[in-house]
Amino acid sequence: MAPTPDLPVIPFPSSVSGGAGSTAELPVLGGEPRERADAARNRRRILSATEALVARDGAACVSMDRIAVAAGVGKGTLFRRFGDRAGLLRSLLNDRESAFQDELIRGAPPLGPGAPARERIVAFGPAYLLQLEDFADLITEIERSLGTSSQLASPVYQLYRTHLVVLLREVGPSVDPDLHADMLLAPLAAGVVGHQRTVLGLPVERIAAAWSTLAARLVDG
Amino acid sequence: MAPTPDLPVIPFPSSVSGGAGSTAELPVLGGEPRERADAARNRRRILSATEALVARDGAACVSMDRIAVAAGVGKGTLFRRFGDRAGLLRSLLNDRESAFQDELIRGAPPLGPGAPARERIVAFGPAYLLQLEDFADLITEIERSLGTSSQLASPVYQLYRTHLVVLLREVGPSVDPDLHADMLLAPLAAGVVGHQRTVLGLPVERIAAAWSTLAARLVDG
DNA sequence: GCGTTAAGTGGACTATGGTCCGATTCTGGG
DNA sequence: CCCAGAATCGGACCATAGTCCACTTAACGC
Repeated sequence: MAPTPDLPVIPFPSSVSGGAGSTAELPVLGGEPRERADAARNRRRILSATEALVARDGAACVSMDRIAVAAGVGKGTLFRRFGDRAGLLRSLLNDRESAFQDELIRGAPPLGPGAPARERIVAFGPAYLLQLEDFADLITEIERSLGTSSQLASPVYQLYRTHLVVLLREVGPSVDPDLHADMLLAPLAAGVVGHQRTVLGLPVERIAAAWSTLAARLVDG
Repeated sequence: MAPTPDLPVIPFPSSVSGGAGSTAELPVLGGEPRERADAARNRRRILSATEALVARDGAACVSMDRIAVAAGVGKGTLFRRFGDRAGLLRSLLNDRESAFQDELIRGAPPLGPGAPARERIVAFGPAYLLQLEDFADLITEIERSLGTSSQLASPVYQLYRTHLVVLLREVGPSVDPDLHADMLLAPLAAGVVGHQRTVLGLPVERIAAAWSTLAARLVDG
């Protein structure tokens, strides 16, 4: 980590794609080089092995070596495909994540467009927390293995951040969208929420309520 | 991390104690077993080696092995003394940290007692950020190597948290002190602030102002 | 079919934090 | 001064994430 980080290149968009055994995975688009058959096969193997191990032992206990062995591939293949541990784990919840992001952008009010910015902001936290609940284990582990700085730079974080920045801009000049977006997002980190739920024993509804209060008061000035 | 964490026992309170060459380190108190001479000598060696390496290469690049070699002790000694990497790094800023904590508890208003709770809360963020600035590198690294969950459980975090919880209780029933304390603390994490400063290029004054706005609006409800 | 080529592969290798335990050294008492 | 016991030491050892590159193999034009 001392020398240049140099994010590894991920040649294919590791889509998780349910598992319905259709042989034709992707329609051939434009100039994109097709994924080789053995690569696709290995990707499927890796994903299902990872899924099984995570389900059995919990995300925190699953090492890359164990996944490689279980999937019957070399360790190098894991990293070539998914970049790093966080990437591999994330590909397990791509579907769910995209669905939530769609809700934000195209869904019904108060989360989606149609509601005033204030309402959309206030609704964001609870919705995010709800989504977090199902995959808390996995998301906590992803955040842990990424570390704060890479986490904040990740496309996923940026998407949520941009969403809030845009909405905050609409509520007027009394907020600092760039900073307040981060400040509203920070307490939603899986590690923080996990601590509140597990150690302090607080129910997710109460966390959601407290977050909404904070957000509402910020935007109501 | 999978099996029981089992925090290692740290037999002596690794006090950093400036370096004024007084031979009598600690007055012999009560029934406490005295620290052995070789142990004290090694502790001093380790701390100054760590300090030098951190100053030269930055906290992120300093590995435990390198410190052990530079200090002329075995790696085991490092861990016995300081528990883990985070503990060793933290002992480098014990003095500064205690000074700030004193300010909170016994200092002048608006940070210390004497000012109304609202003012003390609003003043907390900017003061913390100021303190963070001097040791951003070190604190970022401590947080990174601890991981969110251990970070939230650490005595240092708990102290700040309790401080805010107490003050939030005073502002009335419209806040949820246990949760809002965490929510105000989360955006002050060194990783978050570092990202805002480095990547987004925002000045610390603006971050402080945004935090104070958020806090003020929360308590003014 | 067949050769060319680039994508893909796997496992040895490195760096790192952290653990363990036999060997060593300090300390207090005789 | 010397001894016994306990605190301390140190470096071999482990698991882990991530890198590297010589070798393999699928794809595609002929």
